Amino acid sequence: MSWTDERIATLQKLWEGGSTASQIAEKLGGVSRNAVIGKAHRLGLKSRPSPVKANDKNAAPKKPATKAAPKKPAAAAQPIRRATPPPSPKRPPSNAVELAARAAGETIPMQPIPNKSPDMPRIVSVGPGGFLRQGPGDQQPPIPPAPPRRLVPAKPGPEVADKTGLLDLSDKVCRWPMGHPGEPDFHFCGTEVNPGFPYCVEHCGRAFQAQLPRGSRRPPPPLPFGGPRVR
DNA sequence: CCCTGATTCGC
DNA sequence: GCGAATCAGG
Repeated sequence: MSWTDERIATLQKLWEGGSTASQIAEKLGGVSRNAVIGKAHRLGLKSRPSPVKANDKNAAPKKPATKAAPKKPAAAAQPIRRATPPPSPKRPPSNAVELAARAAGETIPMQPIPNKSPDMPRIVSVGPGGFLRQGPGDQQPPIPPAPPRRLVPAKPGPEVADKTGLLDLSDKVCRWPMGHPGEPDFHFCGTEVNPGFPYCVEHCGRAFQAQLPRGSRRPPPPLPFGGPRVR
């Protein structure tokens, strides 16, 4: 069997999908497990959680002198014909951290998406509740990879113990956010609601504006992205 | 023993 | 480029 484009594509998909080399070889048929691994290496898509390479914390092997010297009967007396000395970090960067986290079932708390270019000032306005409004140039943020993770409800910290949290919201309390989502003391107003509105009287004043009669309306504000936050 | 991926090296 | 042989860890 030869490596047609189709078979290579299948190999890549299965390999990156987490299938073992044996499974891939069986699915492809006509090739051995070693063939799959060898091809995967040649394609450059190696580096997956390997039982061999798993630990790196041990820098003191028991037998440092005679270590990785694969004995080949025909090449026993042959000198090593290595073009480059041993220190060859040809292993590409791996997603070992993420894989390890996934394998351990670790729960990683959600974090607000950081600004990817902090050195370059960007025009950003902040809406009520603290979310960042997007500018025209921000329409295509790199989609954060969402690895499958087990999500566990976060424990509210003591600083929000007596405040109105997300689960405390109802039709009767003001849903006006206080602080920024993701901050430890983020909560909601919680005051008795202005009947018919989702906010209390005070925050209704911030959320809604009276409709002015025609002709006396103000010209629309020229602020491009919503303007500064008003609190 | 089984499994895994990594690596080497003759072909 | 291919893959069997081999290594090394789980």
